[in-house]
Amino acid sequence: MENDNTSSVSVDAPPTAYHNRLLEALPESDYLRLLPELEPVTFELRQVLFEPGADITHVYFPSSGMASLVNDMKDGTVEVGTIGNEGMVGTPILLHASKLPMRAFIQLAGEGHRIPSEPFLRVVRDSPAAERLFLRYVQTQFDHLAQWVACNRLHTLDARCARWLLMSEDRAHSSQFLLTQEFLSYMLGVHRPAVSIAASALSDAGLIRYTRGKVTIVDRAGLETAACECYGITRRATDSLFADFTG
Amino acid sequence: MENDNTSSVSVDAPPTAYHNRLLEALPESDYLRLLPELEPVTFELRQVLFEPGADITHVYFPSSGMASLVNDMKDGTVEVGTIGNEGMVGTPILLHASKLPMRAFIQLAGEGHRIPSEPFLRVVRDSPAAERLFLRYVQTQFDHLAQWVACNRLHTLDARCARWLLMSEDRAHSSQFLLTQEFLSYMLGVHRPAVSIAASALSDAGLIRYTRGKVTIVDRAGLETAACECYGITRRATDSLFADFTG
DNA sequence: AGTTGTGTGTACGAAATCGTACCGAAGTCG
DNA sequence: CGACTTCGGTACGATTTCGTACACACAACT
Repeated sequence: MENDNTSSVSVDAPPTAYHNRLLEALPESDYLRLLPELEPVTFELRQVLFEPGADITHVYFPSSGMASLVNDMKDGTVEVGTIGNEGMVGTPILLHASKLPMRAFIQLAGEGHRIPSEPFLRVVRDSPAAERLFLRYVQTQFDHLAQWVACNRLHTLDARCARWLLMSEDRAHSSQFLLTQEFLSYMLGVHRPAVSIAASALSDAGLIRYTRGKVTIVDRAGLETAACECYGITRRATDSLFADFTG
Repeated sequence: MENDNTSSVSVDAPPTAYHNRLLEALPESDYLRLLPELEPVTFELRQVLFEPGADITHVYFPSSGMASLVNDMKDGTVEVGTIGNEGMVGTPILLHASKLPMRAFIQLAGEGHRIPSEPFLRVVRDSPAAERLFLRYVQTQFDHLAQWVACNRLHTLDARCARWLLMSEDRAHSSQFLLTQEFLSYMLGVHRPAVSIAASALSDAGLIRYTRGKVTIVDRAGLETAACECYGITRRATDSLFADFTG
């Protein structure tokens, strides 16, 4: 498990110049205040940002890659949130909670920035515009979560699997990314063989290719058709968040 | 079968003097500012507070009874949140969103208060203590939602059914309340006959009685054992929220 | 008393997923 | 090169839930 097998499997290098959309949407004055505190970080595959119940010492703003929030329970682990360059890790501090109740870790390697919680909160509390932006983001996360609740109840594994791959593609900024089926099975809250079958179906349909931890999206439009409505709903919600904060 | 009912369809009248715990936890000065704006309301069974996408003109604080937030999707309806006297309906306005993306309606009749959004927000924005309380409540709701996501994926219908009945009992302040199995099936996101089977199992085990829309919790401890861990987790989270705001 | 509507129990084949086991293919390392 | 590890495909009986249909119980109303 400690073996870093990423070295020899070639994948398109993540494009360099991606920005975090939340930071981008900030008023320039607020961004300038945060700038000196922002520390560049790289996100390694499977790196843990927070254990469940950990103090939120920093908040993280990915520019590329993807973090997952997962709920560890007695009978399994289920993903409850994904964060890419459209979001941040550590939202509870915006709501005056100092701890993250879930595990946060990196699903797709990438890079970004982090900032200690105190200076971050200082800027947020001083700037109504910044606070507004971040709280609206929290509401978006809330809506996504509500979507997941229904999705996990109503939709088939195939559809949820397609949805997850689409979300990953968006955040990877690439049609090719690294992801073992075993990990995917944790995220979807099902057993590994079930993912294998679902992935085979998508592969047979010519929508993806899947080889030893390397996923390639072949037919994105087809995959969107195979996915449940939840993908479109959450995607549009995120886009409209940023539309509201442009200009 | 068992015709030992105490009377006909009469259910214990909801006790009168229950308060909303959020309002109770407010600093007195804030409560006094809200007081003149608080309008007493009664919640009728199945009354709709908000349609999906509706403007949040008022926020609601139940003193008794229970409201549900549900997500209507193409292939069914699933409950994504429950609000009793420990909470409020209309949290998105705290996060600068003016609309509620879900349907909110009354599951258990009761009463409470409402207040127009503007004066409510004015008090919240003026009082850091009030804002802190309400935002912490939003975080609690967020955590509950994350729990539901995993619960819907991992736990059996029997366990989820038991959990739901326990949550309802808490909010009904009574071991007896009105609830048809058909409604319960919507809430749990399953078909009605499945609820019938699950309810029979709980009934056969001597944990509840269920007659024509009238549920009676017979063995609360046993029901807690039958329920998944999610009940205890969310229950404790709510209690600790209020523990933090006492004194 | 009969009718109607609502709420509930039950049945049963179909589908999805579980739980587990085993095998093969690809890459890693000694 | 050969042993080992990781990853993925497949199989199959067990279990859960679906989807649908039907019958019964109770209450309200004619």
